[in-house]
Amino acid sequence: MPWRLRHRKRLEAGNGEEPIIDLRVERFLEPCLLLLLVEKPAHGYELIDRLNQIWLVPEKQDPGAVYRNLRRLERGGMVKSQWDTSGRGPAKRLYEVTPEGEKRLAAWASAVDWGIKALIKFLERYKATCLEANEDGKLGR
Amino acid sequence: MPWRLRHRKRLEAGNGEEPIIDLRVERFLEPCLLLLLVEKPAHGYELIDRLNQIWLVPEKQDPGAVYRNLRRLERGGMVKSQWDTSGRGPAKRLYEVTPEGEKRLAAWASAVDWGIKALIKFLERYKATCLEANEDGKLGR
DNA sequence: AACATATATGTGCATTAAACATATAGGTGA
DNA sequence: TCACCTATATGTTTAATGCACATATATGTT
Repeated sequence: MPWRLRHRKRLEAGNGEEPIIDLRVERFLEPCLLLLLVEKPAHGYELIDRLNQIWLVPEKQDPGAVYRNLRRLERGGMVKSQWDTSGRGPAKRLYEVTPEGEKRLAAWASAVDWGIKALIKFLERYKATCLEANEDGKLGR
Repeated sequence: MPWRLRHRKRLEAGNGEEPIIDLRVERFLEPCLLLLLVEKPAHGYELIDRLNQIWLVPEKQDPGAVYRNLRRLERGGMVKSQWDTSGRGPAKRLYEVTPEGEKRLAAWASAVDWGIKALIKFLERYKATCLEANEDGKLGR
């Protein structure tokens, strides 16, 4: 499936194969983490698992990116954390969203709303130009 | 309007103001140029103007990005150009899309199609969690 | 006691895209 | 000739990211 919300790989192909086109929304990991944390406070490792619920196509998550984002969000006051030594295994940072973070997620949501409209506009314009003759706009996978 | 399909500015705010959140689709300039060129062959300077038809919010375009993208697309065989010395003013490179380029645009279109679905999924999930009580999901601008 | 494994949190490095500034050059009109 | 518009580029810097690697603790196994 030629689709991801992030991931940089192979935009400028090179191998024999077709270059894969992925629509990458930059920084999209941030709102995803905020949304997951609003739904339920959690620690990084758990979020890495739950992220696959949000991407359409589950794939291996990058722990580095997740932790980096969580720390940055905390620096910005969007989430706060406390060490959780209960349970088994090493201590974990339990994150929860602050009121600031909820506002930021709301801002993301409205940005996504706009984005959907713009992408639809692009797509309609594409269909109008390139799929006129065809039997009403089917796009490959 | 807190919205753009590209542009990096001020993600990590800093001033007194709210950090602006823009949903940035990476490389989106590429499919926009392809679409505009499919609609009508043109040269760079003209495309810079016509780009504002595609973004929801017109704004100053970056000539550097446009020309670089056109050259890259040409290197990749997606468009081809010829010098046009007719008309007045300095010579211009007139670009048109190749069959390869049309395929690439089609691939972009289906990526955009997927992207819309994924963004909608995100938004629905957000609404479900954060706008339950409210009078049915209004999002600020 | 040694070792493997699962959980959990990070750092460092190379690549890439984008924003912004600057350069080059011909054409037009005062 | 000088200013200005058109037109096409290049250079510089920063931010985001993918990937590989480093660290630490608890648990289970031999």
